[in-house]
Amino acid sequence: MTTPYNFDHNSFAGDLQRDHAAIGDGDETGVEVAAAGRVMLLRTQGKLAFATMRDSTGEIQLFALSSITEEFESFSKLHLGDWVGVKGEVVRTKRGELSIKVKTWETLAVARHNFGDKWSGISDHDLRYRHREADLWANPESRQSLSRRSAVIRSLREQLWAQGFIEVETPILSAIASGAAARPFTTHHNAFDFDFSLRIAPELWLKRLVVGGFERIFELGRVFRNEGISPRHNPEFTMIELYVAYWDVYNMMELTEQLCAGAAQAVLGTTQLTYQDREMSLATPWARRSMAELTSEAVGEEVSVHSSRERLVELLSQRSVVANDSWGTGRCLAELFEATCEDGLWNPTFVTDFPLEVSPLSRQHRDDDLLTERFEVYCAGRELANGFSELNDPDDQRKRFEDQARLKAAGQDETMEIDEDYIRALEWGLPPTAGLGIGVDRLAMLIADAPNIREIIAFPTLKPLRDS
RNA sequence: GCGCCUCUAGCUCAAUGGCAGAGCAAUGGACUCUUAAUCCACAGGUUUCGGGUUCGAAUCCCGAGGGGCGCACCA
Repeated sequence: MTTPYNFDHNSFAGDLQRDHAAIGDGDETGVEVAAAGRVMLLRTQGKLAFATMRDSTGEIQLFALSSITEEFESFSKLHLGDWVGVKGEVVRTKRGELSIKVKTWETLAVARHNFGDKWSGISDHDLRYRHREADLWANPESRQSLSRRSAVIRSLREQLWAQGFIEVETPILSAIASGAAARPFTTHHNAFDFDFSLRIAPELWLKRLVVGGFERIFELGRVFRNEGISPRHNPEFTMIELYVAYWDVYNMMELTEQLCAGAAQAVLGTTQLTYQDREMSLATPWARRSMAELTSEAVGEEVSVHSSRERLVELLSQRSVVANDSWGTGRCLAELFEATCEDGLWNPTFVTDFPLEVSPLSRQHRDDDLLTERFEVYCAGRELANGFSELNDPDDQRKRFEDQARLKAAGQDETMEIDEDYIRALEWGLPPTAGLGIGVDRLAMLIADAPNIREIIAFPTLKPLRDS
């Protein structure tokens, strides 16, 4: 069967519904339109047929009559899921449904498979993710989730553009995977006969652009981490990182909450959300609590990076966390925080004053040698964002990398490698700078009320099917 | 990677060791205002796969595969 190469189309379902909302039952408008979409429901009635057609903007009924519609017999034998282009007059039926009274029509493509149960859609997760194209037609909430993701990304870009940021792109193929503590994927470049890593963060490249004179930059893109998959983790995920010259972490906290609240406002029209049946407020300002303060409250005694290591190790072991010999008080405090506080933080909270030991790219805190000017945002029990005053002293940065190398030697897997190119870049002078990274998928999850990260990724990473 | 749960018709689901079923979709038909149309008829199965126990297995056991959740890793 030969189908057309194009269809001369001038109307969308959503626009027609809006423009002709006022006409009465049984009225005819005299307006001739051409529209296209998929047949989602079909009700034949002898010499009449009613089809519900859906396009990207909504649904409209097609009203076919044997006395008016060409090829009426074929029309009444359309399959659910077939794409059609129709031309006819906009009318409202006697029973009150806005319709296109079809004069001519053509099949644009046929559907060999159906789109699931008319009531229930498709609920099998495997089928939904492996054949998202079917899921999107069967389940309106899937379309809404991906639309909201798109709207979140649009809002982030527009807010940053409005504040003078420019968008840049940096390499995904990296000789050294750095900028975060995570295991990379590797791939082989044939001409160089070299194994590249896929980036785990764009951080170091972006700061080199600040050294190069770009004062407000951001990158929105995919990063790759060779780690476990969970309802909150996909091996490739989308991060937005941004850097502002002359700012410190406190300036950046304000921008962080503005961006996220702004995205919610733009997409939902409010910063008061319901996430998984529970109220959540993204309204600014967000709570700011130091890691030591939150952890002290949780364990019922004063703890900090200045506590005795013995005591921190003891508190950890009470919570079934076995401290590695290589952990100092900073790592111990961070672990204790994760064990006691992380899950309980529901509304977005800036957790500030991260230990220097776990923050190899952050600038030392101006009031405490063992801390950095770094925060992470926790929300719904998960990390949402990470930001800090950037470490811009090349000598200090070298020392931090060397500390990381020592930890690696002591058996810690997820540590950063020494990046000589980056240290050399810092030697040209990085101004005081603040940086931020936001997990875009996780922000989209909140705004789309998605329980699983796979819901807001069009094609999440799936296990390839193998013969059993 | 580990643990628990799960997998039945194209889709959504029944069948609680005793004949494998329904609704929708599909197929054939009736019907000039339907709305998940309705009505009649027809068809659809290696119960994910491979073993085992049993007179008898969708059901119980073992193994494999896919998925969900939790843990670990991490954002």
